[in-house]
Amino acid sequence: MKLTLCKQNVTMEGKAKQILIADDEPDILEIIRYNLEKEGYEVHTAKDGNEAIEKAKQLYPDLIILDIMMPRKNGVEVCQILRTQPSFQDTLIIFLTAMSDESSQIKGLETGADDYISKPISPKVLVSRVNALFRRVTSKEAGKTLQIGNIAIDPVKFLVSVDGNEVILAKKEFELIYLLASKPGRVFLRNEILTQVWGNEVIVGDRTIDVHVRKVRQKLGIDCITTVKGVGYKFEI
Amino acid sequence: MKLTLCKQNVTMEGKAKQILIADDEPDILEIIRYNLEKEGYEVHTAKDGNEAIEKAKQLYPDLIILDIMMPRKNGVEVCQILRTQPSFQDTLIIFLTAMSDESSQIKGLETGADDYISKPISPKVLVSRVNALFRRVTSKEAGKTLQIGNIAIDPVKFLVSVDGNEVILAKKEFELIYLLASKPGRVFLRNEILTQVWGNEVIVGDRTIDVHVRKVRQKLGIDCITTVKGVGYKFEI
DNA sequence: ACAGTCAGTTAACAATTAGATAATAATGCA
DNA sequence: TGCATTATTATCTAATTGTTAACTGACTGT
Repeated sequence: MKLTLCKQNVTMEGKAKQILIADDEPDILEIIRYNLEKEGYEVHTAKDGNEAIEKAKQLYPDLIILDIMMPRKNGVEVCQILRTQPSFQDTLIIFLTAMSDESSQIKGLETGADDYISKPISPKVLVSRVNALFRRVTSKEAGKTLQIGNIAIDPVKFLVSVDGNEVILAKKEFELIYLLASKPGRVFLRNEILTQVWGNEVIVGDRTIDVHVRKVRQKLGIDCITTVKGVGYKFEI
Repeated sequence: MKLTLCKQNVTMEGKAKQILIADDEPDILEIIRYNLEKEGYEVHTAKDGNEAIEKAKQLYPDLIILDIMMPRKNGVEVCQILRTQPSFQDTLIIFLTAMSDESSQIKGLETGADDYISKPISPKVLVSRVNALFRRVTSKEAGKTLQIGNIAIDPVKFLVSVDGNEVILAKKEFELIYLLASKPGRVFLRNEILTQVWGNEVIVGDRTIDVHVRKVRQKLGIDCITTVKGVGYKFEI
């Protein structure tokens, strides 16, 4: 069997960031899509609140742009629901709104949005805000060497070292350990690992993750990946 | 080849909310069902007051919509009866009524309903009210770490610690203690525990809960789960 | 005091889940 | 092109987890 569309979309390097846009107006959706794709982002869309939630859980995008006024759960609701789940605690969220009044803006940010764009949308503003948001996060998060205990993970040099000894990992192996180590202690569901490391179109068998975990454990020599049976894996020293 | 995309019906994660609707008019029942299912909720129905109570005790839904005028116990009665039980203290209840007069509304809210919708029903109003109600609750619930006395339960790290000492629990064990600890002091009926932790389709024997409770007690070392004979269990330090 | 109910205990078993390993496929590179 | 590396799958096995059954003791109400 063979349906490997094998497409890369890993968050770590300069690979295309995934953006999910939810709005009920197809025109707006298309304007945004066009402008963001032109910027090199990978864009997905949803036309209402529920679809947004569904797709978010499927894709684990880097950024979600939510229209406030939508059928089947409005933007604020979607944001609140997603934020209750650990997996979306750090996902960037931008609200899109026709109401430019102060009060709704405040409410939006209280709900846990990272930014706010009011309609009518200027493509320029949109793009620069999105870029700014990524810059803000990327600058402190990505590219930076993770140092947990005696393990250092350097995504720039693509290198992992344990007690100063460099270990060479294959790409998938590296991406796996990088993901887990990015939030030490936090359990990543198998599902989540799949979409983050393998991408959302790729379908791989059940044992694939295990094999990679095994290889990482083997190569690193130390036991830093803990299995949580029936749930997932976590990085822990 | 097998592609079991690990199903996660873990209570902590986003599971479809269960709604029970009770009305004697099949048409109304269907209109509501249609609109709420479209919203992504899981809908169950009852055609009179007694059936409503019966199903409520079976399902422990997140929200119950009660018509006021029903055969075999009207909505207000059903609400009152349910509210006397701890298990339904926090269940959301909405009344449905043809009488739009003030007095009956006040009586309804006094009985402990959370909201009120008057017939004829506008699907839009219905849906937005329901969403609003859930928004109110969901936002404060969140998958956050529970801290009760010297016990910490962290669903993100899937970890329970007693006096700082980490204890490793299996999935079901964790879900059990998480449920009980989510409302310390409140008694959970065996039935309730079953539907919340095991799901409402699953049928397991009588002793299953006991065994899990025992294991949790054993692993935690301290006695924080109190048995209420003939009723259920509660978390208590 | 006695049946009856109910939960605690334990061990056995069944089912699920991940680890190990080897084989095969895909990919990248010289 | 051919070789080496990496990724995925297929099996088999080991371990853990979940469930059941059978027995025991405690409490309840008559």
